[in-house]
Amino acid sequence: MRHTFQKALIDEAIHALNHPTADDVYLYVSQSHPAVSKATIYRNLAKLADKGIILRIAIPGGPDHFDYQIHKHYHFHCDTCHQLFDIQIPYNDTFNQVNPANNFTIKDHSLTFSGICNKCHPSNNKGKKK
Amino acid sequence: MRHTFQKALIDEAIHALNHPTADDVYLYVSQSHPAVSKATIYRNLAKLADKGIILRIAIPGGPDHFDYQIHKHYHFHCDTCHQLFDIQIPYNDTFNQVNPANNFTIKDHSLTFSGICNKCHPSNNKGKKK
DNA sequence: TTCCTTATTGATAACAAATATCATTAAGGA
DNA sequence: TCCTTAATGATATTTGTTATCAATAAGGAA
Repeated sequence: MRHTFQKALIDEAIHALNHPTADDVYLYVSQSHPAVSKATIYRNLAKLADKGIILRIAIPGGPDHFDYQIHKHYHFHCDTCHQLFDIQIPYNDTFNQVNPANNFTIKDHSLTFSGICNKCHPSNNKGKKK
Repeated sequence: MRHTFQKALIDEAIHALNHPTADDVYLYVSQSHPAVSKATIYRNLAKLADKGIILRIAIPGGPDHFDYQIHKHYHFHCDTCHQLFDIQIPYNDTFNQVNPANNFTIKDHSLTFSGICNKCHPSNNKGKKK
């Protein structure tokens, strides 16, 4: 894998942002370097994830997010702002050994929590509308 | 909600098929009634799911599946044939009360297992290639 | 340093899943 | 039977993502 200027920018973005989507990374990189193509963002994120350098987090019903934290952990997805946050509960390895009546070969599992995050919670709108 | 011919066909399809996607339903309905539009399939599945008559199952990195079984349960997603199967482990309601350091209001969670299903497993290709 | 191979890039097209639009059709109650 | 309006079919649009392809630039060899 060749080292390029664009890769460095993308790497910087993933570290600066909180579980960004490809579009989040694009917006971030665009601010300083508008010439970088969206295709380059998608391409590099995909390649980095394939090589295990970053983690691709597929969210049910939404765009994928990326994380420089590659150890497996769970996330909370805010239904309002669509941001992803780490959830501090231990990764359940025994899930991958679940073998019910059926003869499935379970290789992985995806567990994502959803709801309203701290910032988006109504009680946090300290007298805005009123 | 008005009763239509198309709705009946879609209902029939969801019961005949195993956790079908919208496209699966379309293919099934098309066989007997090719004039039914794909838009009608999507529209009715969405409406039925909104009303809680069927269950929409969002799979990370793939199209939504639908189920006439509306009680919450977990699924196994085959990486090869992309079919969905029920997993017979109890639904974990305590997950929805997880409240870590952060002040999230957790409303739901999504847990999906993935791997290779019975049919797609190599050991099941009984001397095909050889 | 210069050359050369080829991975990478930018622009764009293509794709897949799903929803939106809109004129036409048909439920089904009055 | 009429009439209102939800539902339909066809199509366009949107979103997220990957594929294509000519032009560019890494970075090792000479």
